[in-house]
Amino acid sequence: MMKKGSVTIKDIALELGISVSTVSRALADNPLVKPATRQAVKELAKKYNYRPNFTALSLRNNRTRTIGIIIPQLVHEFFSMVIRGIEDFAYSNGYNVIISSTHESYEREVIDTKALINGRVDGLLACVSKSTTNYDHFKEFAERNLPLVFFDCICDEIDSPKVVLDDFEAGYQATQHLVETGCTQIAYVGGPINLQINQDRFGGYKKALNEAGLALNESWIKHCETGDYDDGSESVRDMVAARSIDGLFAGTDMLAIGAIKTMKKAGLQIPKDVAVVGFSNWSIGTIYEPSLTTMSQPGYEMGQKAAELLIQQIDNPDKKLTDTFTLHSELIQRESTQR
Amino acid sequence: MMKKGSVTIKDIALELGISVSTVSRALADNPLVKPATRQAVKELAKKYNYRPNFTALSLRNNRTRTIGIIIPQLVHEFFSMVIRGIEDFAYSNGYNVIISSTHESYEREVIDTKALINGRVDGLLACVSKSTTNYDHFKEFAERNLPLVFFDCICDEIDSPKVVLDDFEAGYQATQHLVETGCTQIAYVGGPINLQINQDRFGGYKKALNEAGLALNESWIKHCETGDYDDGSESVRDMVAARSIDGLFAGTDMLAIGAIKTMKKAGLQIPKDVAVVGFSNWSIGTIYEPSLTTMSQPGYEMGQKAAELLIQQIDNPDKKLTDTFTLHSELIQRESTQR
DNA sequence: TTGTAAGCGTTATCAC
DNA sequence: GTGATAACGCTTACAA
Repeated sequence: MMKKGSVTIKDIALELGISVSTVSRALADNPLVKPATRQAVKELAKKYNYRPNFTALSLRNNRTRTIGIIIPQLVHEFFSMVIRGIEDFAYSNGYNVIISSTHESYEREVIDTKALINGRVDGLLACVSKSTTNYDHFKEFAERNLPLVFFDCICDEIDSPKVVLDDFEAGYQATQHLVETGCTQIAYVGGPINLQINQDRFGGYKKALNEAGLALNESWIKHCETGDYDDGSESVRDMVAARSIDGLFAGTDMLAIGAIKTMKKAGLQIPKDVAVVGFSNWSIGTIYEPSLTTMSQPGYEMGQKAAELLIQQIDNPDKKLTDTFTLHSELIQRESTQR
Repeated sequence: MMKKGSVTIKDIALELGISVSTVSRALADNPLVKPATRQAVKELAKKYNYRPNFTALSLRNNRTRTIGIIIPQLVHEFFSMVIRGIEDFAYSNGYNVIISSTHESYEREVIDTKALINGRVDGLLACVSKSTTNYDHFKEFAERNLPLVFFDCICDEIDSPKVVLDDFEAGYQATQHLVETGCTQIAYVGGPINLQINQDRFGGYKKALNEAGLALNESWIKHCETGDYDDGSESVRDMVAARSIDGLFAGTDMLAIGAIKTMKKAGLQIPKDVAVVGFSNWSIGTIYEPSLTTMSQPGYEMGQKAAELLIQQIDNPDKKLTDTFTLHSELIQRESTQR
């Protein structure tokens, strides 16, 4: 009885001896349809577990009610919160979500973006990867008048809404906290400096040092390639050997923990000898010993806001948005700066 | 010139004064098309950055070349490796991937599964959530002859291929390692016991104790709700207070680390007083002090295999597969059992 | 109250 | 070589 694939309105129409349009109308609760007909249709639809074909609907309506997410990593507490924020907002507005993880690869980002350019999604939320320097794929997206919103790692060359964290302010706060803790020789270890977010965190660091009248020492500044644990433990080797620093602002929690490990191994005590502030508030920071002072990153809010801006644009294509929304970070004090 | 949305073959046909069929053929490199025509079409297509409409193609071909993934969590090193394995296999076979993260919620799993039942994907890879006990949504999927493959947390009630880890063997190995280390009072702390994987790990534990002639002590056995850090630190409180155990097999690395934290706080030394084996080989296990002995989980291979089985079924719907593929875990020795 | 037909973008099957 | 035309599943004027 039931076809191999799934049931269509045609099947229902056929079985009931009526036309597909009537079936369609009945299912849409169109009041024109005779109650008896409607009921018959609905019963059969239920019996066969009818579900409207997604692809046909998309083609018909010229919209997929799906938004795409281009994101560099999945196993990442911040990004994961962003995704949850996006999903929650999207679902409650009737949108689905396709996630493409680029694994920080430019090539993958290009492939994934182009795969979404052909009517698969109604709009795109993107966080550019560490290795991206050419933005043509995003430009092509935007040129088709497909709504596009950047979050966190943005692309300045494109005129679309952006949601960012005030990384400058956060870097400033983190460093100032070290100053207040009594540090005078404060090092900086951060992620790839080609990324705006890292330039900003570093900028905040410099401003705080400057304001405190502390000198900037080039040998205490490391821009790492990845922001990972290994980079962190490597980055501070020289400073540790020289016993030269008493404070460290790390651009990620993993850098911070890598650095702490190296320092502990060298016999330094944290926070007594060196106070450390990380960035992102990863859960490992509460587990590690000492627990890690860090800057919060409101990922959920960022995701929600980005989704909101995107869906606004999808629903209202003429009113072009180009604003940048800025979220703020907060200091979370734990043992690594508790003197 | 260019339409607001994106360019279609109709636009190209119109501009060139030829028919859509010719354009379609030219783009498909059909040898019947006159070279000059083909070139003209291709040039215009390139100029306008033509991309075939995904939705139209899907409807036409009755296939989306997309596979869905239902997975309980994203921020999870094992699942993340599974996803990478799936993605790599899928991409290299011309498939795209839609990921739905259920956040271990049954409701979300039902919604997400049903959202993929309507022709959106050609098949589904699923790992059932901790809270799922009713499998009707998956059954509905299977009843439509949509290919379905389970991985890791499987559903036995459905007759479809499955890819699993030999959790029993792994639990056995982990416990046996503790025995070999010299432990005689070995506790078990694991995740939700309604999940088959946890029953198996626990089963392996019991077998190893049994073989070693060690007694099973009920007060040393804890089935936690989540498998998280907090559960871990809570679970061992009594045993620690009683100073009763000298070995611990934890069903997840986070449980292990939570437990270690509690024990360290109570003045116990790891591994001297209590040796600990975790499960899953999360990266935190290399960073934590002491570094954690654990069981590997070949997530990438699992993802690849699951994707392979699924795509095999999609490409060959008649040959129904129902086998279960079993992967194996390996012991990774680190400090937490080094005596 | 219901049916017919057009159309969303594409390709395959016929004609010519 | 190329052009109509039908079809994928659905909705919606328009007709009846």
